[in-house]
Amino acid sequence: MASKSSIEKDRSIIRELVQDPKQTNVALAAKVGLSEGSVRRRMERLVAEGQLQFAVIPSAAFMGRPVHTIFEIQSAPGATERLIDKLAGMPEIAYVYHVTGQFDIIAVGYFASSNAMRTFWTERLGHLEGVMESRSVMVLRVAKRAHEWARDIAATGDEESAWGTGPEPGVPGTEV
Amino acid sequence: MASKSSIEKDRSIIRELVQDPKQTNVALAAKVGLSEGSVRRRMERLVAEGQLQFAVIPSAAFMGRPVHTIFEIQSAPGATERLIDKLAGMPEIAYVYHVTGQFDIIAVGYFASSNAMRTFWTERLGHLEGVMESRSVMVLRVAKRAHEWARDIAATGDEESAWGTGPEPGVPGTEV
DNA sequence: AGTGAAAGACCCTTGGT
DNA sequence: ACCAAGGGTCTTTCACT
Repeated sequence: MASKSSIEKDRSIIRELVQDPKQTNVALAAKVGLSEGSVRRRMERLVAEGQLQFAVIPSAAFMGRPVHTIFEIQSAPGATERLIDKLAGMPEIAYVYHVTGQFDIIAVGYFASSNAMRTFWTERLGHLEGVMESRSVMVLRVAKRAHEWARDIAATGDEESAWGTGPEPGVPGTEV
Repeated sequence: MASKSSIEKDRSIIRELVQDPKQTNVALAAKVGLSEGSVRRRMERLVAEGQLQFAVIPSAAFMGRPVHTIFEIQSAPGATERLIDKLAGMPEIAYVYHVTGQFDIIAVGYFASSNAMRTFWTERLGHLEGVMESRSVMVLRVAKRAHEWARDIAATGDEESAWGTGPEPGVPGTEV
């Protein structure tokens, strides 16, 4: 195989790291075929650029917030950005998406109890400036999360043809 | 202050780790007031139990998947579980939520192009057994993510009162 | 059970060349 | 890229509560 491009080196570092975030730089360097110093400098750059983040994911239930809810929100025209930033600043809210469609915002929250969720929804979310309508749905189960998905990327990442790097990818042949 | 309960020791370890996932065990031990050995034993247990996960979060765009879409899916009665598991097995899909309400499933996906998204939606998702109706919304911006939210937990975690009145969950169960 | 403490081997990180 | 020094990890062991 021809030597990897710089971005492909970065990506293989990320792919290996996703498989085992706690592995040492030397182990990583051996796997991707670079020196330890190169790997370290690339990692530092990727983290600085925000392409890569190290994180610890706690169980929300273990941290005392077992109630998991998704809110769909219609915002008043012109109020969406400020509303999104307000939601993002709330410690009950884990995700805030700005989306197209009937609703403008989808937000995901964790609460200590269903009563705490109700209080948040009726007394805090409902009173935020710019909220026109909101719906809540309870999350019953989470079957997959982003950091688990990252391992899929690692597994399928080398077969670029399956995904297409370009604008016109072929039909993905992945089967369950 | 009285000595912490065992679960509070676990939680303070998690809170510190969330602030800096790459800190050393000795630094962590100093912060939470335990020995290095204790901290490591607790961390190993928490990871084994699934209460804590170390992860690397790559930028989806950097990995070649800049198109971010949320699907809402109505499933045929009795087909939901199998459908969720199928979706969770697909490498395009990062999140799968089983939820209450009009739609049964909310899934989040990343794609190499809007055309790849269209192909997935019309040719793969639409043909899955049990899918009755589906909507897609494009994600324009993500203002907050779960691992960023985890830092809120760390900041507010000690003041339980700030979170309201819910019954303090004793044993958080084994599910992740 | 769980913790603190200590010693030693090993390896990694770090900073300098 | 190489190297050396300092430091962290991990294991084992033991006494303590």
